[in-house]
Amino acid sequence: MPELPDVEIFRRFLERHGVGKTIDRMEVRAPGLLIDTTRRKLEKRAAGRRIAATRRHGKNLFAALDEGGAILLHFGMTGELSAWGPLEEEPRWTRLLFRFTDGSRLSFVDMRKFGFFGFVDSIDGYLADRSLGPDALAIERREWLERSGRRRGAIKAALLDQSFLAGVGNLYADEILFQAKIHPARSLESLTPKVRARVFSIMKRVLQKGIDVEVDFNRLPRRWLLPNREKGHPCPRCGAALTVATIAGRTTYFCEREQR
DNA sequence: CTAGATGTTAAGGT
DNA sequence: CACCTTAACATCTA
Repeated sequence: MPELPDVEIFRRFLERHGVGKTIDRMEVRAPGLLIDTTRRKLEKRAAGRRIAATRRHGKNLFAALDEGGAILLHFGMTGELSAWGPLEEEPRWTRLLFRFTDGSRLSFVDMRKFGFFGFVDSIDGYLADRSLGPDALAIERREWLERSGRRRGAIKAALLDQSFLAGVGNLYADEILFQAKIHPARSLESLTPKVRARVFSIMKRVLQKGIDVEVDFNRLPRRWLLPNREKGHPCPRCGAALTVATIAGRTTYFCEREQR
């Protein structure tokens, strides 16, 4: 699930189920998922602290603590958040557990264990250390034009490169390029600034819509690619069979007739 | 039983 | 350096 829109939904969930609450203690269930942090450090720095705010950058979610520092959550391929109470059963695949002083709990659930988490002293420091690019929803047109004008290679590879732009994943990259009518392997340097500006607007609209429908693809317009992203499906615009290929190392759906 | 899955990253190559 | 491809990670489902 987790691309930018999913993580934004998780952020809102954390806002509702975590912000304002005090962490009684933290339980690291899968130490292998810790990043730049020992289990001791995370459990110690979080205990007794209140979650003061949330922040998302690309696919990274942060729970900022009242006395400084933040808990970082990255959802990998199958991560999600789940809130539950003392009378309920703990969600399967809980890898990190927040126990709040009011008895409520929040699970970081990740079946495949491709996600990771940790304690960071500074959110901006973390983003810089990982050399993450600007957030895809926050980036301004001018900066997009600058960056995309400097970058070479396949446009899909660029959209997926988190150091170029943070937040777009495989599914949304396909949707953006489908709507922009650009072949995913098309090189960025072959696109005029005008075309790149169109990609910018489409990208914003697609990501925002994903958030608006809470990532339920059935609520997206039927003419979009995402609800039709299945083998053998016809292109929702022209009816030609969709092509499935590996581009930029990832399974890619596109319409050869419409995307050039 | 096998292949493939929304992400990231190391390794090796051009 | 900037870019490319491939494989690996862990686990489940079609």
